[in-house]
Amino acid sequence: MKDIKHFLRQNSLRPTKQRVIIASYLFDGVNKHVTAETLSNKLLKMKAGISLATIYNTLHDFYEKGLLKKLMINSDRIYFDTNTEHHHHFYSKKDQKLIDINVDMKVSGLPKPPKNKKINKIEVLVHLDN
Amino acid sequence: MKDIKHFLRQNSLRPTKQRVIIASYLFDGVNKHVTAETLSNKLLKMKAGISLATIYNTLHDFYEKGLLKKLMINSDRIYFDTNTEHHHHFYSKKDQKLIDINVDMKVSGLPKPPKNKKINKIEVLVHLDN
DNA sequence: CAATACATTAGAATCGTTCTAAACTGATAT
DNA sequence: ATATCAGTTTAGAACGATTCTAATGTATTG
Ligand SMILES: [Mn+2]
Ligand SMILES: [Mn+2]
Ligand SMILES: [Zn+2]
Ligand SMILES: [Zn+2]
Repeated sequence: MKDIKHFLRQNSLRPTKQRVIIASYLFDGVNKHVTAETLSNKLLKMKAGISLATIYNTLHDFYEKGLLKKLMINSDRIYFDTNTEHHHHFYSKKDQKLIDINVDMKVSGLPKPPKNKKINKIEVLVHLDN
Repeated sequence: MKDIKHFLRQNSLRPTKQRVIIASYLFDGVNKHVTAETLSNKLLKMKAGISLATIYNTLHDFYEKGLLKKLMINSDRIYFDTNTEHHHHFYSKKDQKLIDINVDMKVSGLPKPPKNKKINKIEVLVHLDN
């Protein structure tokens, strides 16, 4: 509890009740992929009713501070990833679930980017069938 | 015109006026990435006012027949790709533009998929900076 | 304990997409 | 051809994820 408040302060975020609850869930040491909806459901199960507006605000605040990564994989929801290292994913459309690929992968045969463009990052998404 | 009607019939699609217009634009030999909105704008410029509902219906009908690929890259719009071969993309968030990568690329070091799951396809997305 | 800047919230607004239901049209049979 | 009917188009409503608004609440600092 003390460490989470300290952690939030270190990231220029006021340790409000809601932020402490959300941060202690998200940053408990186990990497997670959440959407606003899955996070809201999880918080409800923990008897912590936090408004959707606050959930969206908090996810974006954490993202702006670099504590979360945003994943645009799906056209109808934004995933937030507590693993901020560069990594890749398995994705099961059926389960709407992401699984980290933490091993080093190499992409070979990449062509040059178009004129005046620089490569920012390479993302590999491995779609699963079932 | 005759070939497009024939092409639509071959794909069990009635060659209506709107479908002929949309198909002759999409399948003119030059691969394209369109959204409902960019397609609508293009059709307006061609003096072909087709309702958004029909544009959505038609894109999905073509998709169901395997004439288009759906790309879920961005959380706020669905891209349809006239290149139905397996391939990868450069993506410029700034321009909201996709560019095909048609050369053979290889991904090495891929771990095994989770138990009971099979790999469907591997998608490489190369994000561009500017 | 003020004072104040920042945060939370319910509900409205937004926007891409999907749905509805009525009008229309291409294909087929007579 | 004309009638028939299933399939298609359309305007507008509905939907759902996300963002905005503006009123209320709270953490921080003096
Ligand atoms: Mn989706
Ligand atoms: Mn987007
Ligand atoms: Zn991840
Ligand atoms: Zn493509």
